[in-house]
Amino acid sequence: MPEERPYDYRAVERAWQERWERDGIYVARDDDPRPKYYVLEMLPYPSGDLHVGHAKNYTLGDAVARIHRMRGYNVVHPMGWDAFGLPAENAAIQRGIDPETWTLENIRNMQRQVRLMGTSYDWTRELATSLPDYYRWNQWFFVRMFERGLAYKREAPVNWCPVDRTVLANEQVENGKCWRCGAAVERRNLAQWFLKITDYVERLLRGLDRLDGWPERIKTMQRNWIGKSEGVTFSLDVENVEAQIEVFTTRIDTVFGMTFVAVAPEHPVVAKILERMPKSRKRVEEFADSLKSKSELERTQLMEKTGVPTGAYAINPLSRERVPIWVTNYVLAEYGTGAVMGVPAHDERDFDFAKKHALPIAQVITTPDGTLRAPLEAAYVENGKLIASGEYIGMKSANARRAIAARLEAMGRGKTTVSYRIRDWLVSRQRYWGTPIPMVYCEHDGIVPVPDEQLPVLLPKGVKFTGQGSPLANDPSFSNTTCPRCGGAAIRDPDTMDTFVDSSWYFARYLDPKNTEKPFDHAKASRWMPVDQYIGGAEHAVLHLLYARFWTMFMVDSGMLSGDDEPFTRLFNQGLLIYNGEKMSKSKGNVVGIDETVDRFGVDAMRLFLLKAAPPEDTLDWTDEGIIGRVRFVQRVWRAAEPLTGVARTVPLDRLPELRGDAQRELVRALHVALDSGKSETETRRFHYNVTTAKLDELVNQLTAALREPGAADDPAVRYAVHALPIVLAPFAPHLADELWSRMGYERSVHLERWIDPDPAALAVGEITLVVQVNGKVRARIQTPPGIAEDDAFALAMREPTVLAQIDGKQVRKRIFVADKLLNIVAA
RNA sequence: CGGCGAGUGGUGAAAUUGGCAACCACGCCCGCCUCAGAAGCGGGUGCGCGAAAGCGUUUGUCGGUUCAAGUCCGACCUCGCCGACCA
Repeated sequence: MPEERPYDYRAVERAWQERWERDGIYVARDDDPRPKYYVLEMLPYPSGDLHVGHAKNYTLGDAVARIHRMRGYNVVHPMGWDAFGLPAENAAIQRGIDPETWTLENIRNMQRQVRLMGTSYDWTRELATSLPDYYRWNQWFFVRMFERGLAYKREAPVNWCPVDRTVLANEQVENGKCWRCGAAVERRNLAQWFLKITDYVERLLRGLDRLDGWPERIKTMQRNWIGKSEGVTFSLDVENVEAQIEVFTTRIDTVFGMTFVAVAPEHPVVAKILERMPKSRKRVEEFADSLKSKSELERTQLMEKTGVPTGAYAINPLSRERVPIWVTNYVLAEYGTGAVMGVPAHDERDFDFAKKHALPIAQVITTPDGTLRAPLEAAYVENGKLIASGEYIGMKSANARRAIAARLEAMGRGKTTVSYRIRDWLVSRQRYWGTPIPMVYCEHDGIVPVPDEQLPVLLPKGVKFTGQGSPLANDPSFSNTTCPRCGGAAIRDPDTMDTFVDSSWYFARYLDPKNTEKPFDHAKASRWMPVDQYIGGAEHAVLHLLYARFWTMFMVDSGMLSGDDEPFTRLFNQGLLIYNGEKMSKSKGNVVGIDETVDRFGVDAMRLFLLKAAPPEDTLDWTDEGIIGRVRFVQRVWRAAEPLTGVARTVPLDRLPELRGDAQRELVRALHVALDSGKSETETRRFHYNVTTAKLDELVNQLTAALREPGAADDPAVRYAVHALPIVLAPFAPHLADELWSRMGYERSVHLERWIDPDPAALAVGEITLVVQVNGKVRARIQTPPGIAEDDAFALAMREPTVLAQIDGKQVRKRIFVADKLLNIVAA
């Protein structure tokens, strides 16, 4: 028995991390002729400490990066920090810590922890978005967008979060609540900066059709968010009032069923009506005021549909009927035209509203068979056949839509239009810890961008955080400046940019992170872009992933970048990591830290567990028991392979070894099965390394069994398997792999070796198990060499007692033979 | 309310095109080794009947297609995620 030398993961793992860093083996070169592969995990916010939930994400990305490197790609795998944001500023308000200090300390700690996980990042490309080196280019981009009319300032009703004390983009309001703190969002009219993402809607939609490597779910969410709908906009005259109301509808075929018109309280026509209808003024204004005091959440989610009549009537241009105009709470001023035709019979909302206010319900669509007739129990919203619709009676909905649209157009009253739900991206934030908006306001010249040579506009240091008002607006040394155009007194924009600006182009900055002349060099970025594999959670489906697509289109349009205007060719959504039934997070207090986990079990064991426990897209339950199995695996590999490291190299890897018997064949086969699994899980982009690690278990089980045989150390198959073991382990247990490899006498890291291509000869099996079924049920298994003929198989099957017992007294009606798999005998 | 996804042993899970359900691991049981075992090695483990051979049965429920269904089709149930007054 050889002396027990347990594997000291603590010492080994640390030593290899230091050596990889010293040798720079993960540094990607721009001039490397091999095909490029850009793999990226969404950049983290430096919140303080990493936990094993982060490790799940980075371990997968790292395995993908490592296996691609070994399969002959020039891999770039960078890491950085999404360093601006509210938590830093809240720490400043609550604990008096400077946001920059807080952030940089967190980054330092997390850098250490990311290295501790043995990840193969190219640290020469590291960036932090809160550094002036980075955010000056946010400002530069902003000015470029301003020049092209894509950044503009306007007063508009915006979402205001009273807790975070800032405005929010529409994308950052979830169910009427702030995406970050959950507070009910309020409506305010404020002058704010917007980026004109709506100019790109059609491209953002069309681009999705090409993104075959994206989950369908994410694409659907983006399509729904963009919310394209095609319909008709037409105008109605208002009786006795010098005004028209424009309404947008996707169901112009139901226009004869209009029994009222509903408008938002903010709609301009309301004021005009009230001039002529003074009796309604009190009622309408009280109603509007009652809505104003409500948050957006209450107004849209919790309140039932209600409204008041304005006293005015609109004329249906087709039926010439007069219908009352109501001010309601359920029509949104910001969508469509802020007014809708009320068709209770064929729209659920209108139906509810009509029921509540006793408005007539006029059915104009029936089922294709014509059986559906009033009174309706509920709105009939399907397409169907028109009734009670003048000359259009009997038409199908789709045809009627075309005919009525054409008629309205001929009357000069309407046209087909396309409406989108997406709004321009509101980027101003009334907070300190972000990129200052590089604009100044001059009495003489108005809004003036800061010239490029004066960028960056630096965040002032030593600012006081009171939690009241914008820190930049309160700081005269920041606010007061001179106009770049006339030299007169001017004030700076007091706001900072949404931090989603930072993450909208960082993937391009990684490709030229030290550039001081421009955001990045055209050739360098174009060489590596787009990202081949992007990895991250699904929570950014309509935030970061939409903004980054928009930004990339802008970069391509402005000539900064060549090639695809989609930044991420493939997107992989990692599943959550759950602990004690909840998502692991600091705020929930259910965090399993990286430091303690690595210390207790070792990095390789942790990585192997995170990969093995479930497919990467699945939710993973963290348990301490599961990882014990991987600790055992690491030790088992060590005990099996380490004693043979001195002799393993005597059997080369560039061809199969001589195989003396079935046991040898099975061992070599297990190795090639594992190689094959790693290859195919990577090529199919399933990344189900949980399967590949199971094959590694089988390989090591085979090896352990082989080593029990006398003379195993001299067996070429055993030596070959041990020699190849570090290669197949490398992407998953990189430290263990390199330690074994170096003990075999190699100077160069195993991570610079080529993955061995699985050999069909090694994968072939000596004997197959032919399943014999009678009437679809397994009755026997026959061991036979592959390629057995049907008749021979049948003859063998008819010698099996268990088969004969089933056929006894019956006639064989049919035989189904699947070569090398199965013989099904149908008997009756 | 709508969209999408998922339901397989005690647990995490596996299963090219429909072709042996449950690889691998955790847990549990038995044995070996041991002063000792939260170490290591070996064996067993879906459920039911049986000493065994074997027989029956099993992928949320019900039905269908097929020689053959976890996989395809239809209806339903449950859970999860996401979106929800968008005209």
